[in-house]
Amino acid sequence: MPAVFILCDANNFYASCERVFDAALTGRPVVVLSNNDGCVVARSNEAKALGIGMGVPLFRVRHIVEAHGVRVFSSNYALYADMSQRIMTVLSEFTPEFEVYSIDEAFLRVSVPTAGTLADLGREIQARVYRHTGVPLSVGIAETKTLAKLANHLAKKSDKARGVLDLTRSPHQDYALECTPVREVWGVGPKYARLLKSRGVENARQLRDVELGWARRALTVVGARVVQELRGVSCLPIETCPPPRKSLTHSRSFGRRVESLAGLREAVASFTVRVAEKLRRHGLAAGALTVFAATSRFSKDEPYYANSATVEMAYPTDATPELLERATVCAERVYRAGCRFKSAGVLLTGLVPASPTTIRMYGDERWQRARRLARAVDEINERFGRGTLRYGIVAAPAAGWGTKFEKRSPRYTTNWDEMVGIA
DNA sequence: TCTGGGGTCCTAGGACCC
DNA sequence: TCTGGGGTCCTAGGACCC
Repeated sequence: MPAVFILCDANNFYASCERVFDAALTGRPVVVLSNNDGCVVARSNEAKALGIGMGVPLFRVRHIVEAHGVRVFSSNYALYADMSQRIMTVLSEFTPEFEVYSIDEAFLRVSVPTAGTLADLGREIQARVYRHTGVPLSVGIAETKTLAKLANHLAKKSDKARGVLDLTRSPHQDYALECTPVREVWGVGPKYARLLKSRGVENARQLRDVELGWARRALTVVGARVVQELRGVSCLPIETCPPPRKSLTHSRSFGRRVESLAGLREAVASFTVRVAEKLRRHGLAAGALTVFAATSRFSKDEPYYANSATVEMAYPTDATPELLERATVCAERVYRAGCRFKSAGVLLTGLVPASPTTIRMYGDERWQRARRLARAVDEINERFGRGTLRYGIVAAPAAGWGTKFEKRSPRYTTNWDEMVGIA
């Protein structure tokens, strides 16, 4: 028998991370909020049981939170990213065919063990990750990535499975697929689900059995691939090394509305600095920069306004000063007087590897200076903390539009001053 | 009052070329 | 009256993912 796919997925990842460092949260409902403390993006099982939905704005469920003493946290990405790395390190010990799929998920590809069962292996993975990190994991095992996803999904829902489900050669595969609404299949979103439902395709078993050509026409090659994968024909390989980035973004909604051009310029400048740091960390240079900004989509008393502006670089660059110059121009083009901006962002595209040996035909010396400056600022900020050195155009942290994180837990694992056991 | 952020891929249609 | 055909590249918009 050939190799199989294993999908490992942390349960309620952000909420579980909060729990690892605060035993008092065990057994209690916990939710974690999106940036700006806007929406619920992670829920413990107890919070789910109270009917708190994924992605709902906090103000809509405030009554539940208050009535049941739900513990609410702002998101703490420094903590989650670090916990994620620890989990991935443990998982990577099981096989070289290993793909980090998201912050809380990884695919493994293994050949069937000669001793023991695949389910045993799943339990071993689960136990080792828990021992090393304290984060509970669900494990789905099957012949394709899509089926492994589905198995994982069922493993989470079923008490009997205790978080591990092996769907390979399972006599219950048809039944498992029948229990899965088509909307829950990986690759089927709300639009496709509606379309499928209108044709009488309501569960994964029915989707598996549709005519392939029809799937191709109705759902594009993506849909046809999903059907094949449900049939056990693997179309999606393990990607052991991440493909190069095609774009990088930094965007935020504001804690308070921005109405002035100066305010927008400052916010855009600070986003540019952040996205440029990311760019250099990836060893890339950008060929174009886009600034976008918008008012609130939900406001009833003002018209919705959203706009974007793009500039192309004469030469790809990774130097913050150059990017700031373009971003400022774009911010001015996007700005509209009288609008109360709620969010903005900076997008870098046309990414190419940044070669340290590239020389420009014109203005090379000035450019090399700008690059050296950017790298020096990176190093200082990395050593002494973000914001130690700031570009003049970037506002001080307390500028008002800054994102809200009013309920953030300590950065237990990445900041000496906030480490566990230090008050 | 209060509604996240960061990505990828696919398709259709237009521009352009020979 | 009759208005080629094939190829490439780019972009915007849509759909999906976590």
